[in-house]
Amino acid sequence: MYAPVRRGCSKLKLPEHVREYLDRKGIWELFPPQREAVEKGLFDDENLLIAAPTASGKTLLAEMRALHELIESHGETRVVYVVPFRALAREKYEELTNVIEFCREKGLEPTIEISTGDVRRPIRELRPGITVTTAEKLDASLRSRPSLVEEVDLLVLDEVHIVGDRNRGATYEALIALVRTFREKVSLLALSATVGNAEELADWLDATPVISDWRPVKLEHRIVEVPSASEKDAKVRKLIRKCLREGGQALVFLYSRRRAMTEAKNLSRTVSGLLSEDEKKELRTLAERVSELGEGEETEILAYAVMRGVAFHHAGLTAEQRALVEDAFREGLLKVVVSTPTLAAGVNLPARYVIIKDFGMRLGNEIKPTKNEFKQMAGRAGRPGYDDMGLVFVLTTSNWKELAEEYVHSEADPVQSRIWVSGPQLRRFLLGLVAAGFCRQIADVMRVALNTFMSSVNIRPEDAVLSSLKMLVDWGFLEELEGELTATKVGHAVSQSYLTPDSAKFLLRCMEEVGTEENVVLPSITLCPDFQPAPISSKSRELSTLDAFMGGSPSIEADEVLELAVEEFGYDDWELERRLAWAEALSDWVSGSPDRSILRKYDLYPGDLYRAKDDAAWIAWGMSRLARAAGITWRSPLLSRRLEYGVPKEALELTEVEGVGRTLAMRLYRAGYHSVRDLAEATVPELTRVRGIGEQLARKILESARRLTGT
DNA sequence: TTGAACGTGCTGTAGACAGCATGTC
DNA sequence: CTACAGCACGTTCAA
Repeated sequence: MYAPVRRGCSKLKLPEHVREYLDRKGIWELFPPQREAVEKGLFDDENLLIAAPTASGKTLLAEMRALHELIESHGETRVVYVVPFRALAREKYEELTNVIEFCREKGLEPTIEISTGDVRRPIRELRPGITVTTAEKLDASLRSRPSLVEEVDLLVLDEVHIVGDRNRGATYEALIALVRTFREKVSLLALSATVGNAEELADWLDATPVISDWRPVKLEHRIVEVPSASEKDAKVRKLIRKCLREGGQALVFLYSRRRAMTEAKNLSRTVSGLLSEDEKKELRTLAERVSELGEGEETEILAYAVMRGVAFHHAGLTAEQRALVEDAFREGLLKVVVSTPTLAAGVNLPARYVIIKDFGMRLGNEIKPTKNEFKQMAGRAGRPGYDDMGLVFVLTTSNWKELAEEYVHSEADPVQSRIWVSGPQLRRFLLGLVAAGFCRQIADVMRVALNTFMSSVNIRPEDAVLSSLKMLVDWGFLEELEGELTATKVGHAVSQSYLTPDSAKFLLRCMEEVGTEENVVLPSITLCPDFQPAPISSKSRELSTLDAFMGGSPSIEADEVLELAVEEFGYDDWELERRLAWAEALSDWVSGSPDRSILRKYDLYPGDLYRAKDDAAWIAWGMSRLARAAGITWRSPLLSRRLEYGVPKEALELTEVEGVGRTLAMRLYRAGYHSVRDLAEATVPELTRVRGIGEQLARKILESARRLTGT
C-alpha cells in the first residue's frame, strides 16, 4: 500500500476556505497526485492537465479549484464543467452542489445548473457559479447564443482523453478550440485518464501536466490461460466463488449483450448458494422493482438473476434499469454484474474482482478490447476503503496470451486527434462557426483550426478545412464571396438543428424530391446517418422489409427515399433492411402500439427502442425546421412530439396531463376521452373504469386536467 | 430406444451525444 | 473484411 500523505493539507499551502471545505468533508490528507496539482499551481490560475487513474481524486481537484475561484471572485466566477456522458453530468452535479452550498454559507450567491440534451432549453446564459454540461450541448447552445463563449471563466474538461474517441472526439476537440480562440482569458482544468501522450495533450492546452499512475487501491493483473474458450465458464465460476467468500464483488466484462444475459443467468446459480437469508430477502424486493421497470423476456431474466445476486448490464436496458443495477451493486446488494463495455467508462462503479472474459474479440476491424478500453475495464478493480487490492483476471486462450501480457505491461495508447478525418462532424463544426458568426473569413476559420490538437495528423488541416467549406458551399449551406463567408437561410437552420450537414442535405433532397408526408419522413429519418440504428430484426414477417419496400407494397414514396439513400451513402442491403425495419417500428410507435408488442415484433431491447425514438424525434424536429427554411410545406405536423410520446395525433393532447403517458393516453382515447377538456369534465368513478387507473391516479389526472383547462 | 458426447458449419459480434414547445400552402 | 464464440444441428456410440 502507498503511505498516506500525513496531514498533507497543513503542510501544503492551501487557501483557508479550501482547507475549511476539506475539513467539512472529513478529508485530512490529499492523495499524491492531488498534492502535486496543488504544488503546480492549482490555486494560482494555472492551466492544469491532470492525467491519473480513476478514483485518484480528480473530481476533488475540480471542486477545490472551482471553490477557490468562486470565493476569490466573491461568487462571480462562471465555471463550465464539461463531461462526455449525461449520467456523468448528474453524478458531477451532485458532487459540485457541495461547493455551491459552501459558498452560499459564506454569504455568496453562486448557483449550480445542469444542462444536457434531456433538459429542454438551451443554455441561455452562464450564471455565476457552475454549469455542468456535455460538449455537444454547449456546442449546440453556442450556435444560438455565441456570446456565451465570453462568459466562460473556468473551463473544466472532464475525461479529455475522449478527444481521441472515434465517434465523439471531434466535437470535444472542436469545442475546446472554439472556446480557446474566442475567449483567450479562459482558464483550463483538464482531467484525463492515463494516456500515452499526456505531455502532448498538456502542450496543446498550454497547461502544466500533472501525470501520475497512483491509485488508492493497488491493482494486480493475472492472466489466466485456458486450453479452449469453453473452459472459461468453469474458470469464471471458480473465481466468483473465491471472490464472494472473500467478501468481495465482481464485474465480468464480455462483448455481446446476449451472452451478458446468459452468463448472468448461469452465474446466478453459483451465487445464490452463497447468499445470506437477509440478502435474499432484500434481493427479492429488488427483483420486483426490476420487473416493474420493463417488459419482455430480458426483464424476466434480469429479475431472475437479480433475485440471486447477479445482474447484467448493457445499453439495451432502460436508463432506469441500468441505474437500478448500478445502485444495487454500489450498495453491495448485488454481488456480480456481467457487463458489455457500457460499464467500462462513465459512472463510478468499482469492484474487488474484474474478470475480463472476452479478450481477443473482433468487432469490425478492431481487436477488442482496445488497449485503452482494457485499461478502463481493469481500472474498475478495487473499491477504495473496502478492498486492499483490486484483482484483474484476464481469461485468454493461448493464441491471445502474448497480447494480454502486452496490454498489462505497456502504457496506455496515445490520444489521437480525430477532427480532421471525421467528415460530417468537421462539417457541422465549420458550418456552426460561420452560421453563429464566429468566423466571417476563411482566415478566421483557419485561426480556429490552428487551435486544435494536431498531433498525429497525416492530412493538412488547411486542405480539410477548404474542402469541407467547399462542400458546404456546394450543398447550399454557405455562400462565399472573395473569401467572405456567410450562411444561407437553410444553412442557419442546419446549424441550429445540430444535424450534420450530411444528413441535412439528404433530408432536404427527400423532402424536395419525394415529399413530407409521414410515410416519407419516417424512412428519411431512419436512413439518414444521424440516426444510428441499434440491432433490430424483421424475421417475424413473411417478407423482409426490404422486399416489402422494394416490391412497392407500402409506398412508392418510401422506395424513392431508399434510392436516394443508396445514392448518397451507398448502404448495402443489410444496412437498408435494418434502417427500414426501424422506420416501420417507429411507425408502430407513433400509432400507439403497446411497447410490449413493438418489442416482441422487432425483437428489440427496450433501451434501444426508447433511444431510437428520441433520436428520431430530434431529427424530425430538425427536418421540419429545414422545411420551413427551404420553403417546403411540412405535412407531418407534430411528428416530433408524437415520436417523443409515441401516440397518434388525436391522442397527443392527452399526454399533456400529468400522470398520462402513451399507454394511458391510448386507453383514455379509446374510452372516449378525446381532449383534456373531456378529462377535466370527467369524474373519479368514471375514470377508474379505464384499465390501469385507480382512485388515486384518477384524482391526479382530474386535478391536472382541470388546471390545464383553467376550470 | 434414449440420450450423452463429440463434431461440423453457420451466424452474430458495444456504445450513446445533439433540436425545443413552432410553424403553413 | 477480419476471426472468434456460441449455438443448432448431425453423427456416433454406450447403456
